[in-house]
Amino acid sequence: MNQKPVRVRFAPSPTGHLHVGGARTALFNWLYARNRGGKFILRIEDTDQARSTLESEEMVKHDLKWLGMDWDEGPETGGDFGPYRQSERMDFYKKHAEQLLAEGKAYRCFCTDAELTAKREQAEAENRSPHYDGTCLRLSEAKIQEKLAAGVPFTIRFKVPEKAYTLYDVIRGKVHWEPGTLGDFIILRSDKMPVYNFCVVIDDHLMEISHVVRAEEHLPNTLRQLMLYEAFGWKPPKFAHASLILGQDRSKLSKRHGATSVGQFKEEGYLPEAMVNYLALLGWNEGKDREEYTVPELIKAFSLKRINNSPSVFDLDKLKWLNGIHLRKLTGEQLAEAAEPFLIRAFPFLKSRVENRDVWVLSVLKMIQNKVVLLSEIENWLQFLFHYDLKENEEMRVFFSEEAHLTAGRLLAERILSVKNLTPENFWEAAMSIKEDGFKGKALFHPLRALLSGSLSGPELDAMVPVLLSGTEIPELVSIPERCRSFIEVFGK
RNA sequence: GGGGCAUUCGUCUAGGGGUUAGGACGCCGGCCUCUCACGCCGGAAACAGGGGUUCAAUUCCCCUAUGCCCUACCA
Repeated sequence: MNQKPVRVRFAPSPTGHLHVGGARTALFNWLYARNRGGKFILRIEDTDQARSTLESEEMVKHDLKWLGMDWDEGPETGGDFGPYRQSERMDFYKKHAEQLLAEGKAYRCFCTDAELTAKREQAEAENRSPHYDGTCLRLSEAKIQEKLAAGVPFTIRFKVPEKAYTLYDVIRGKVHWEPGTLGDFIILRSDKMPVYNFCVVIDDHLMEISHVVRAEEHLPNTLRQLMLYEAFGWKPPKFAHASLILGQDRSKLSKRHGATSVGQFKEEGYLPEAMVNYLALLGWNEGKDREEYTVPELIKAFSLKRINNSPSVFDLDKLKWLNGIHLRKLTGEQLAEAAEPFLIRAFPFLKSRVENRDVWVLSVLKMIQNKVVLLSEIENWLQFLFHYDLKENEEMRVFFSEEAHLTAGRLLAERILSVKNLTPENFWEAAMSIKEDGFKGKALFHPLRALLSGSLSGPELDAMVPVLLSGTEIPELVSIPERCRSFIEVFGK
């Protein structure tokens, strides 16, 4: 069988940031294109002039790139089927609307907004379907010419055929509609701007889109589109409707559910590879007990048929878990790159060291790599390196109020201070010497940890000591001797 | 109101006429351990309800319930 080349598209309306729902739709399309060696096309659906902005388009593109998706055709990128912004394709829509008008498959409607609203409300009050009543379909040619001459604004309505339609959706199987489920709908607004359900058909056909992969909210719209394809005598693409992403309350995910834009997740320190992994798993699975995927692994494993058809709740806990998984897999260099903006924001004085991938910075990151879940947590984990204030520290006050802890702390501070040039070797020698005073195990290590970091929890001492000792050329770093002196000052006698 | 889609642990899901209904997140317990994590081991936890069909339904069909989406001169 001669397979048509796979051409899929992501068609966002540029009215804000890229939403996780949109990101997942884009991802499914992109993964499919890459899996099948097809083309991924970015098309901007900006026919809603009131809400669309170029800034939004840029944000969407930026977020797509951050997630690692690239497109083969699109605005700026170009391609053989452009332009790729609907606002630049008006001639196509106008021409095709006129064609339908000429063929008697559409008609002018002179009804005003107010009239339509009144009709709809009355229909609803009488428990009838609020479909357009066809008033203007019955207008005589003379009447039409009269209104045209008088300059009465009009829309163009599609005359819906009285027949049943069946869609064979790749994901949901057979979807059937009986005649009469739809009223004549508008394809061209009175300001001559086309409407979504119309442009999407024209564009998908002209751009030779092979598969329309989108969210379930468009499933009912597909009926209109099927009618339009038929009216033009075009073969429709294959459709695949993935179900919606829901919030914790099981309604469609939106801003009121908290962070929902891709940009917010980036800000909070999520990794793009974790986002992609999580999003792919939300509504798709390979049919294996497997959760962890890299992007190439996803491309290899992906198929439309294994997208499932029931809605899924966005689970932040699982996303976080995956973020930790991907974070721990990073090499030192990769971790430094991902952490860079977070590190610089928290500790501006480290800027050049971070940018130059300084060995000390790398060792600091290595020290906390398996403790961090979100990059934004790095700040808290490293705070202790540059701050050491026992006076204000309730936790330390309580800890050292215990006699044994206090004694150990004092001894440790004194022994460590007595060493001239501290190295990891003589540091440990000095610290361990208090074993002779009867301290060992927890009784030794807890006071030591408290003395060194000013906290009862943190990185392993084995990792912390070399970091504290090797960073001495950084003025902001509180050195071990300074820590010991402060300790004696506060808890000394 | 009409139409469409959906319903397996709290959540993401596997499975699909005969299974101890599997995995993952989260939760609980344990191990490791100087702490917190990581890692490892173990535990509690699900087929919405009712009718059919069948020797046998969680799985197929119908109904009900529930949820979501669409029903715009939004996309």
